Amino acid sequence: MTATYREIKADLLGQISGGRWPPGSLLPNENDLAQSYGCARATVNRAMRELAEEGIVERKRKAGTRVRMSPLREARFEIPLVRAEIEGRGAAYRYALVRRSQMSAPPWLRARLDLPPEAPVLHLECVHFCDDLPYQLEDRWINLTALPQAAKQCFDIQGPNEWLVQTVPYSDAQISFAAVGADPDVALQLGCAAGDALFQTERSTWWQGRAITFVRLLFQPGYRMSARY
Amino acid sequence: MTATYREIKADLLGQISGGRWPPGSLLPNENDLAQSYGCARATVNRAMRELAEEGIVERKRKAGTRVRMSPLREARFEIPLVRAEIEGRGAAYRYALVRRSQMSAPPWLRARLDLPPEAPVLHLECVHFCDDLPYQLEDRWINLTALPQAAKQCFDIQGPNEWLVQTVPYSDAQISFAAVGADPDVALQLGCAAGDALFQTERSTWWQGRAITFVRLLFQPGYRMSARY
DNA sequence: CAGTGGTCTAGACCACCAT
DNA sequence: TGGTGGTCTAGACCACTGC
Repeated sequence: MTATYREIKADLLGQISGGRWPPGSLLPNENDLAQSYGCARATVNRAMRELAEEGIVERKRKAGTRVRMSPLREARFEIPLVRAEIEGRGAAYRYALVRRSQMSAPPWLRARLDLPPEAPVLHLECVHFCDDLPYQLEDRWINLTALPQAAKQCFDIQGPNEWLVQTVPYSDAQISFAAVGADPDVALQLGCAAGDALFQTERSTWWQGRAITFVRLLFQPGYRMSARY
Repeated sequence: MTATYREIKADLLGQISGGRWPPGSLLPNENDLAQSYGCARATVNRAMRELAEEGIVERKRKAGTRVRMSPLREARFEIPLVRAEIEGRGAAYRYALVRRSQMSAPPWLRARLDLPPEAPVLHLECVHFCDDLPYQLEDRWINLTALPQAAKQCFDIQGPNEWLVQTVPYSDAQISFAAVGADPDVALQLGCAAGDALFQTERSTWWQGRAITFVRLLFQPGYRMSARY
């Protein structure tokens, strides 16, 4: 007869999706639910807190717990390392550095990363191969003021992505996805036709309030990113 | 000196990103941490559980809590209703139904949704406008065996998305993003050039183990989807 | 087997905020 | 201002799993 928080959560979710509490309606309070499930209030609290984190219900002190009107649901995507993504499929991974240069940050990058004028940055262009076919282009910019060690790194063998992960393990990031047409230079490097639709992700990374790096990734035509939610 | 779980979580995260516990290393166990923070074990447990949910650490019974080697991090994207997305920007939203037909599910759809042969489906093609410019094309397929009510719905005024949200509020879904080139028909409807790179999302939705609907959304050129993580 | 995290309890105090 | 959720406690038992 002991109800676990998982059981309570599943039961509540079943009753919500079954229509017992329609969107916008009020659920009983924690004390009443605890009594009817025959458990402690903390157990009900955990079940309802998780439903709230998942966007199913909305909780307010004094106002109680309501089923959300518009299902503000979110999808979660894993952001894998390219190497892991490719090797995880049983394919061979290869990495190549195409160009490397050090310069002052161009204006568009200064705006993105909130850098001062003349900020020194390292620019890297890399290709990641899957079974010897170009899979992903990496256009990487590293803020040398925040990460001066990067200037000494050669990046011939290890890609900047993996190096950064080791060096600055846990940081904040902003990411965006878009579709772009392949320009002739990109098409040549990816082995596709100019104008092909490519999946692009851009990511800015910050650590302790300072911009670390910006990267633009272009995937081979046909790439998909998927998730359950 | 009462430490809250938020403070403990922030402190642990700070020490991890500061390098005190490098990737792969073992954190103290819950009892020791509780003692050093001067709080109950449940408080430490919640802090570390949330760090685990966020992909920062990895926990195993008996083995303890370790900082993750590869930062298996995930991005969260909100999946808004088109109407909310457009009106949220202060633009005018308009919806139009372009085509509506009832038929047996074509083979590719049967495969996607695991439908039996001859399964009746409703096919809807819609356009969502933002300030009278085409913003999103919706190519919607509804399984009439699971949702016979849909056959009686006219969908002239209310789009299928909003109707479905009201009718089947909480369901499982699989979603994927890709970049595709606009074919001539799509280009005409979106008011762009044929071949333009378009952001596409596809979603299959299930409820209680049965396929409900499949939808393919095409966005106007230049659309971006973004998130923090 | 023994150590670790996973969960539950019964009670308490508090912050918030709709009425 | 009273009802609601948010959090913490001290203790307990259990499940898993590396040794």
